Amino acid sequence: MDRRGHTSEDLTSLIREEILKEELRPGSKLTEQQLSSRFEVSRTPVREAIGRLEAEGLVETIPNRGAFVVGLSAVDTADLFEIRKHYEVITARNAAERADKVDFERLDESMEFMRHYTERGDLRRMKRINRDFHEALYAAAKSRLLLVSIRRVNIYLKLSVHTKDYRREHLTEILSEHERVYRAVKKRDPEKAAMAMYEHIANMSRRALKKQ
Amino acid sequence: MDRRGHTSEDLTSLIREEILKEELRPGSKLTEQQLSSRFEVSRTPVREAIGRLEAEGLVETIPNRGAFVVGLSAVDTADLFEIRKHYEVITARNAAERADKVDFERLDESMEFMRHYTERGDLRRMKRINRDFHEALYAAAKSRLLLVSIRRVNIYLKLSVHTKDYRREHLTEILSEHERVYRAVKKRDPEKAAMAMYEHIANMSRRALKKQ
DNA sequence: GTTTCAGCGATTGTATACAATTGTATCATA
DNA sequence: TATGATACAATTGTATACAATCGCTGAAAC
Repeated sequence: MDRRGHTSEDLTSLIREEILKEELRPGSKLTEQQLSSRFEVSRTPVREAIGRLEAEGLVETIPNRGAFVVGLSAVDTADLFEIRKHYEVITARNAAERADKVDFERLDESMEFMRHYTERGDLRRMKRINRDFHEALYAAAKSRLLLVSIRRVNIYLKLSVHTKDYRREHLTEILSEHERVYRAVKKRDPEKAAMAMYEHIANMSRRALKKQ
Repeated sequence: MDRRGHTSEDLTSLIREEILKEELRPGSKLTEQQLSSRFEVSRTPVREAIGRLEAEGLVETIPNRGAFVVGLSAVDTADLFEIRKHYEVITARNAAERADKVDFERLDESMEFMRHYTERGDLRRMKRINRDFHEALYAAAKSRLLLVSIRRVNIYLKLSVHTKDYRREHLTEILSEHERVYRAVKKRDPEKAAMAMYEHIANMSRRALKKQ
């Protein structure tokens, strides 16, 4: 294999993915030696990977006992949705205040693609563009710490809930909600942007929960 | 010295504190060997500490180059206040929904002390009781993930900004705000609790900024 | 039969040794 | 003198060795 100094980083991604896919079940123990022999590396990068995952909140370590895959209760998941909602709202508000030329270009582009894919009913690409749009907002908000937190929450949600939040019949609805956020940011109206985002996220939750 | 297995954890706190107090300036490089000799430990726990701080967003590492202090900008601090406000609001809402008998007893006790110290004008003890009250709310909210985040934010704020947020002339005001939150939680009125907390935090900011 | 505690195995935590990478300084050459 | 290549020093990344800790087992005492 061709590992050039990135072992630790790669390992983090690998283990994270296994946790997200529930191949490593919540509650199960992460033994350093097991992982190191499985991935054919020493314990050192394994420890670093586990450390990162712990900071991300995907695993929990008990001193001198080991690391355990963290499981989320229903309450935890509900909290996460709530937390993310507020993160997104703050982000939208800050984006409206702080977006610069580059951010606007990125947002413009995202919206262009989104309109296009909505028209074509391309669900898969819409999902990706949706992420791009929100990422563009995060960037525009220029809140470094918020970014770290929101990324973590998104990881948690990806881990805990398997939503079919995108349905074809909702595409135009979603588009128009995004448009509203977009226009508010563009007009540099922080409160309007915050409000629009609040409603968008609330609607997303409603749509996700509609029929499971 | 008496270091029993907690070296890495302690190191993280020590370095974090130095960064937040700007004893380690933003942009400066964190050399592993320097830190390890300064704290008289090996490079291993130093690396783990740096890894954690990187995950927190306080340092940034460039592969094969090293770790650099990022620190908190003015914008970061403003964001932290905003983030904390929302954390406290969510906490209050959840506390109103989820508090059990033990939580109520703890809240009752906090409020009792608070009334007492307000009457006596004991600033120092009020500050401590204030923390207790909020901690009791965190516990009542039963949001594990929120707790982790809010603790971190509080540490950041405590170490990075030096506010004189408590003045004697504000004590009764603060007390009555707390009473409102308390009563809403006690009545299990989540929205009222959230609202009361929102105003309380907003007022705290206003008071803190009043005359610096 | 139950309880307690000592010893052992397994695992984590830390230190050190080694490999790989990067940046710099030196020297040769155009 | 400027430029580029190469050797070297410094530093990070990884592996391994050693120490400390925890939980379990099993035997002895009651």
